[in-house]
Amino acid sequence: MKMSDLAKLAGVSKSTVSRALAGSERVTKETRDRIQQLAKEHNYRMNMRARNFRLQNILTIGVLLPSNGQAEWLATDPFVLELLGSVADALEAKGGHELLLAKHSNNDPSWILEFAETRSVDGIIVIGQSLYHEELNKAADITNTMVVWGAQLPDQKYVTVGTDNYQGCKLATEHLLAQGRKRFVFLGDTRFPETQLRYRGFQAALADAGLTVHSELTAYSETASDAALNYVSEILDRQPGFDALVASSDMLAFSAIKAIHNGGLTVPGDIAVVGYDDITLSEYSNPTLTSITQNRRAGGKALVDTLFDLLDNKPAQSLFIPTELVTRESTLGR
Amino acid sequence: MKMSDLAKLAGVSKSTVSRALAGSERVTKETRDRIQQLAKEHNYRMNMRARNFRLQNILTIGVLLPSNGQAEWLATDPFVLELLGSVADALEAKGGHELLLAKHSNNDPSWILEFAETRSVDGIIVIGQSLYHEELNKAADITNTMVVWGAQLPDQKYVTVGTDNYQGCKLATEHLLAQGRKRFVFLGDTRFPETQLRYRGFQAALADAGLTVHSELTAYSETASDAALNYVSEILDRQPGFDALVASSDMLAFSAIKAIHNGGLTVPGDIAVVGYDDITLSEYSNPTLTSITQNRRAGGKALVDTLFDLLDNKPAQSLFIPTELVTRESTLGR
DNA sequence: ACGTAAAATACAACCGATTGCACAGTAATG
DNA sequence: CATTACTGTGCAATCGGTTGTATTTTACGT
Repeated sequence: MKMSDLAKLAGVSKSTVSRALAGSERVTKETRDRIQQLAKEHNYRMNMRARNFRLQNILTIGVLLPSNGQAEWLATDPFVLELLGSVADALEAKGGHELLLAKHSNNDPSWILEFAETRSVDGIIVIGQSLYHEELNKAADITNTMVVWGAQLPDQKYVTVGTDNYQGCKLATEHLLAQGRKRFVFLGDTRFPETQLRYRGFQAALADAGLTVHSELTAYSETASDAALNYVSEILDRQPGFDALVASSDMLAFSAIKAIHNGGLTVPGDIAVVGYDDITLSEYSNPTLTSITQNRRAGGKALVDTLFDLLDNKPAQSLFIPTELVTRESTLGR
Repeated sequence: MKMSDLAKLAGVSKSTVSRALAGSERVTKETRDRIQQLAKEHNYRMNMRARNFRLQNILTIGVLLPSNGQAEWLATDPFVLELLGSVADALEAKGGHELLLAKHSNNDPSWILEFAETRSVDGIIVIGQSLYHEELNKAADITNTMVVWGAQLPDQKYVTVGTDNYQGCKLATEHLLAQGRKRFVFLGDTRFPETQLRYRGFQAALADAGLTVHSELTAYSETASDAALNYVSEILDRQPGFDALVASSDMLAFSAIKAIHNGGLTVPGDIAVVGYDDITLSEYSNPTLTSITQNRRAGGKALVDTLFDLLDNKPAQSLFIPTELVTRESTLGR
């Protein structure tokens, strides 16, 4: 059932039908009502793809989920997924745009460029800068309507939204210092820009307090994994005596806590732990996890708002989402 | 830069360009190569929307994330989100189709119908049956290319993929029985079809053992929440003495464990706990959580495979993804 | 050199809507 | 009653591709 069929039924031309359905004043109220009525009766639904094609509007936002530097990944990072949910919410609230979700399971970053080149979307939101700074810069040359969740880097050509990783982790570390902790370990993969900044904030807090890094661990992933668990177990054996662990994500923090328990130590009795992200579960885990909140609702909204500014040709700058330290059991007194 | 521009540049008609780019034999190899070369030089990218419009192909799958019966929800259920990631993976592996993600923050189920009516997608995957059985049946009248993750219901007109909730929860309960537990509590909202079946499996296992339900708790949500926590605290006060808790999801199980700890009891010493879903975190939480695996990778693949069967007009039946009991600390001996 | 078959390319309709402009019908005006 | 102004519809072009058919070009045999 297309517009011309409806026109035949109504005994008018399809231009009249088009105008009638659009509620144009150029067609008599009677004809208009009659046609609208007829459309309802025959359950006519306009072909929106034809309409959008004619009107040259896309009305679609591409959301990209880069892999976390892992080959053949399955999206499991709760923070990323919750942020995705929040972006979907914000987009829905904005209205009128659909969300095209794209992810890639292999580790070849060129798909970001390819996506930017070949897909017809009004704009792109990349959830997670990951290791793809270079590719993102190239993509920014092709499209200027792209917003990335991640860290602000000196030479970036794209717009980012994210928390102030440096200050956030500094805050988390200072919280542990205020508890009287002295021997610090950092857990995270500093190849990731966000983690790199968190590490710097960690170092800065220690430097301010006249302390140095006791040890650092690199888990080649930012999510929970046996690798992370093993790293922590190893450092417990090799270099015991640390009393504070700063993890670059909650999932890593959970892995660390498990390793610590496996080693027969307690959290926070022997070792206090802070995470980053404040995923939903951190409030319900045991021990509950002190963490730096990355407000997902605000984050999703900011990503979408910033993208829409770009779509409207308004100037848009990279920005920080406010962070907050949420204190829970894992860092309370011994 | 459109095809007719390229045709002008090449000094041929656009039909020739079209055929040349498609690699048709009807155009000389020389002309073909020349045009392809020219296209590359001028960085010509075909307008895929125009092409797909002409060819009448959609190449898009709609993925719906219904709210969990909660008003103004933010997608935070790790299992749902991980399943979404897995669907995205499976769809990408299949190739050729894009993923249109839709969710709705208010609790009005009619958007499912509206989506089915107005969006041009080849097929629909609904992640989570939730309370929308009626709406889904109506949607199934409109489109027969729809697959839903959830429970199999007697009068359903749509195809489902999911675990055998009855058997799964029966298995979990039997595991606790084998540990010698006697006084059982079930935690979950039995209005949800999946939870209802899990509850029945729970009851059946107890009946087989000659026991009855000690108490049941309804948290009006299937994810972690203060409500769930309070329910468990309440039952600990009002009706102490139970030694086993079966939760209809891992997130509820985590809430329960927190409440139990708050009440000064231990898991599994005083109360053993099993969950359902086996989300990633269950392996890294403390205590690690015994759970029924709902294999997300298999689930996403089955959803996509089943949908593609429907798209190919092959018969497709509702099916079960195999479950497995993963035993961890939370149910080991006292 | 010419006719003809085969090969290469061009023309034009089409997908399903929108919209500028032409045209017909009616009412108002002189 | 004829002319003008205005109102309501219809025609046809358009968005950017694809493809059946017509047309031109080439190659070849006589």
